[in-house]
Amino acid sequence: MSQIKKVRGFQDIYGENAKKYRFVVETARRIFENYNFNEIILPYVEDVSLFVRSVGEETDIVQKEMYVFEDRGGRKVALRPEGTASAVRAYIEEGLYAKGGYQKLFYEGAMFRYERPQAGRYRQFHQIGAEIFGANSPLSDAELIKMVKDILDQLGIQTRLEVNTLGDFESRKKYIEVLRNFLKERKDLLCEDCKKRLERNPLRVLDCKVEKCIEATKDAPVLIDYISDQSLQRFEKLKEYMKSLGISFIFNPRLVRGLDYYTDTVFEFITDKIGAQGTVAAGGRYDTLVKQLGGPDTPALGFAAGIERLMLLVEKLPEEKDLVVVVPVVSEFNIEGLKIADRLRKKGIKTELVLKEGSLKSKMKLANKMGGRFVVFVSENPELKDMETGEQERFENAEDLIDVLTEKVLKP
RNA sequence: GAGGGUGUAGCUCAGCUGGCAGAGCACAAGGUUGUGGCCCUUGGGGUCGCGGGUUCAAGUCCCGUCACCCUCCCCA
Repeated sequence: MSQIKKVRGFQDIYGENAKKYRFVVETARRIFENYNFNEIILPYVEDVSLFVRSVGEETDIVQKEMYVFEDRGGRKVALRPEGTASAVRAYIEEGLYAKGGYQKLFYEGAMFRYERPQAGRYRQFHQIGAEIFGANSPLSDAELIKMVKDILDQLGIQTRLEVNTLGDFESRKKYIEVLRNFLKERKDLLCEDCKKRLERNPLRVLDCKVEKCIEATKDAPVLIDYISDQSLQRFEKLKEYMKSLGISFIFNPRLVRGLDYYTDTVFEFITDKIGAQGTVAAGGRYDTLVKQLGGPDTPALGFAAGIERLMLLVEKLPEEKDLVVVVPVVSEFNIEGLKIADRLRKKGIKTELVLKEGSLKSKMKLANKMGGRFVVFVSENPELKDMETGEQERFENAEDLIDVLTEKVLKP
């Protein structure tokens, strides 16, 4: 019988990694709630056309990375490759726009993209993300960025922040034409990939890392010269707000994102500590998407962060509660052991009752291996041992021992 | 989709030009008949990723295939 293995690009997250995963998610949740965001739990499967229409027909995600299949009812569906499209769909479908004011939503969970696995990149990966619908002031851009920064800070992760503005939809279209014409004249100087990008997505050429492309585009027209005054003003305000919050950032006029729906503000939090997949969190504004998907004209913005990439950067996990190991000295005391463990757990103490029979020595080895801070020996006169100091104290009865132990473990 | 590297014990790896599958760590038992960590002794574990070929003989050579790692592309 051949061993069944996990499918390429999928992973088991366990042990230390599972702790990191939880640390990342719980930290983010705490901050989302601080900013008064509400959770939305979105489906993992959506109609294919949702992603075609939002992420963009010509994008790599849609062209070659989506898990697409027909369900038993003949519906063409996809495992979601990202979260924003679903959030927008729900915003429209559930009528959240009718609640008035603006909506602030966050989500967490798996995304699926059929890509070649690599460091910090999997076919099933996990994101946390948040979206703001109906807020159009640059205040919202600033708050969103600040919130992402708060999360990264709380996780102890150092990054650099790059920001750019793509302008509104119209001025961007105008610029793309100008840029395409510029690039066509220099087509021969570009790398093979960029020759293809020229037609599909000329903005990406500016993002190319190949030396000769950087050289060839040195004097390329700059997007910011083509965008509307309104967009420029928004960007100036945003920069001002970020400065007042003490957020340091780099203006990168060539920053482009791979999803079609972005307008105006885009940003990326980047690290160079984890190899090529350095973008750890990214997002931006998408003022036309809600309308484009059939909803009311609604300004919106959001971000997503890759949990696995954040995990690679998490160095220190928060301290865990002390573990108490309950050891019946001989099996005659098993029942007493069950009771004591029960009472400790009711007090909120992390307790392990040794689940193996055998010599006391083997049970102690287990207690040590599990990282027990205290051991309770269950016998006529229960004893409490501090595994760090080796000190051991004997008690008349279990009550007294539990009182003393509670004092030691639950001290603030 | 393109390029490079690696698959041998649970883990990290050694195994020269083909000649009986190894080490360290981990695990289990014992040295202490009711007390962990250190030390010592003993022990259990492997279709050498999978399939085919060459050969008297393949972990080792050849072909294919799968997976993982890294880079490009793209993205979180």
